[in-house]
Amino acid sequence: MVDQAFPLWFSGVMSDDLDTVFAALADPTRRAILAMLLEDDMAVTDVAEPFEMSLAAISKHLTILTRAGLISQEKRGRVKWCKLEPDALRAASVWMQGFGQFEPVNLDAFERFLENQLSAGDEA
Amino acid sequence: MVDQAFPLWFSGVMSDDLDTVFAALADPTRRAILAMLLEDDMAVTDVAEPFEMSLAAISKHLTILTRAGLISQEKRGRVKWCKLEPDALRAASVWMQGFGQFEPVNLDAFERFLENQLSAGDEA
DNA sequence: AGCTTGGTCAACCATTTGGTTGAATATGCG
DNA sequence: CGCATATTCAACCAAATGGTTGACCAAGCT
Repeated sequence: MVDQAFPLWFSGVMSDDLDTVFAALADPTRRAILAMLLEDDMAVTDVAEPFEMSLAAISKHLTILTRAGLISQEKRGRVKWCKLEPDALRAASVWMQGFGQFEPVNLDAFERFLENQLSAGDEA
Repeated sequence: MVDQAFPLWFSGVMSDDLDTVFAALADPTRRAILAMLLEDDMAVTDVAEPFEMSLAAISKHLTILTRAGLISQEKRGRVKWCKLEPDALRAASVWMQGFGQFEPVNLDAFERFLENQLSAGDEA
């Protein structure tokens, strides 16, 4: 799939893995699910509860997150537990570090970013 | 758009900005373009040259990257120059840091990641 | 002015995405 | 066994995505 005619860095940039990870992250529902799982592992039904959306829709989102490697699902009894799996996220994050020679992660910048998001939301 | 009934962190997670940034990153052509721009600013035609795809298609990809804030475009004379704009990327990267309590970015990990991508490509 | 080059616009097309509903498949409980 | 709970499957739908082509506009060259 990756042709030798391309320069080396293409192998990293073109990878399907990044496709699925970034595509998974591009949906706000899925990001919200990840954030929920950050606090604790959850059953599918509990994940679905805060959303105004069918259980089936959430189930689909969860398989997308699973295929991206962002979460794992383990069936125990009749409930399927969802668990955050930060490795894929870390891989994508690390890929991003290749750009812009980012200075080591700055938590202040994160807070400023969140504030911007917040005020941007107020304007609308 | 973001409802006050949601907990605070939703404002960050649900933001449209992240939607467009991650969606932009989910396409391998666009990631390749970013990687090219990492080396130098380029005119639209030159960006398009290595791809087996119409100029119009590349032009669309560039507007998507621009709307995501990942690049900027400035028209000088009759050529439009594309320039990497790492702030949006940084914002997304910083968002990711919220997950998994990532250890400070590890360049060795990046190299290992690239090697994995490489060998994965060979297998296929 | 007239040609060429750089880039976008508009219309179109196939495929994917994100959602729905209703039926189906476990698994546990009394 | 018979019922309720947890989750997925299948079919369907509207809208978005990623590409094409051909016409179009803008800027420089002779």
